[in-house]
Amino acid sequence: MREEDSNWFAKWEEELPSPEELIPLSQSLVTPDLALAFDLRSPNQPQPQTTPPQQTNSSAEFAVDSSGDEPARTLKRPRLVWTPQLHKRFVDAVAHLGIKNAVPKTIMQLMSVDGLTRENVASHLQKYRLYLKRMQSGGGNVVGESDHLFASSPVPTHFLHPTARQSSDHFVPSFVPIASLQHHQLQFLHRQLSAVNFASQTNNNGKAMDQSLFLARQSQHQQQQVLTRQASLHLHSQVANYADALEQGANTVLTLFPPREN
DNA sequence: AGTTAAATAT
DNA sequence: GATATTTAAC
Repeated sequence: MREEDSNWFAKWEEELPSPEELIPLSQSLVTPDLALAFDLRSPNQPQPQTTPPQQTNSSAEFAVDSSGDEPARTLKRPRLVWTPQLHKRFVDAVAHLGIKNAVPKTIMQLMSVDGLTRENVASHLQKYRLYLKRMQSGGGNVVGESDHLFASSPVPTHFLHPTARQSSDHFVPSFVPIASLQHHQLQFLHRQLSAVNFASQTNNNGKAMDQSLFLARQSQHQQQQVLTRQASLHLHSQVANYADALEQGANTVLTLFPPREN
């Protein structure tokens, strides 16, 4: 491989962890109550030290499904609370998709937050758009007290520029040599990998780490290949489910590219 | 599925 | 009463 290729990757790999920063980015929306109720984690496993997105659910109700399948669907989900952390993730996702082609489903996938629904994102997106609108007109200092959440994470400049190019910078087009991705794009992938590392540490402390590192190395060998948009989503998706796979003892290997559909 | 508007909950 | 989030309607 060429020098510059190994360069960006080296940087990428070095900048990795920083657990403090990762903690708030990962983890699920499954409330402690629910996790406990459905035995989603080891009984003696203490509560995760992370700050899970808060949810208001004083009266945890359960729609008892006798068939016992997918509680997630029959359960009355607690009212979602958009914490600054969650919102930041949201903004990041939108930024990387490009404001114009950022739609609920895609945003949701990119955020890869367990328990987060498309409706949740759609709703938030609607509100966020209103905020942006109100922001382009109102100079920028007429912020209502209700905008605290939105103000918590800076609005990427290009969000306010419907006229200028935006897709080129933040939209990962089809067939982009992975080695030619922009810094922020690599950074994003990097974060995803970091999230995996973190998840591995908290869940299956140990052999999990090896696999996530494997992904990193593997991608190094695949620099020459191209990263399709679909592949990108696939990667995010895999990363999202990685921790779960580990818990189920699956000897899963993450792949950078989705399996061929024949 | 995405948007918008009405309904609820906090 | 206002606002944040959900639900219904298109």
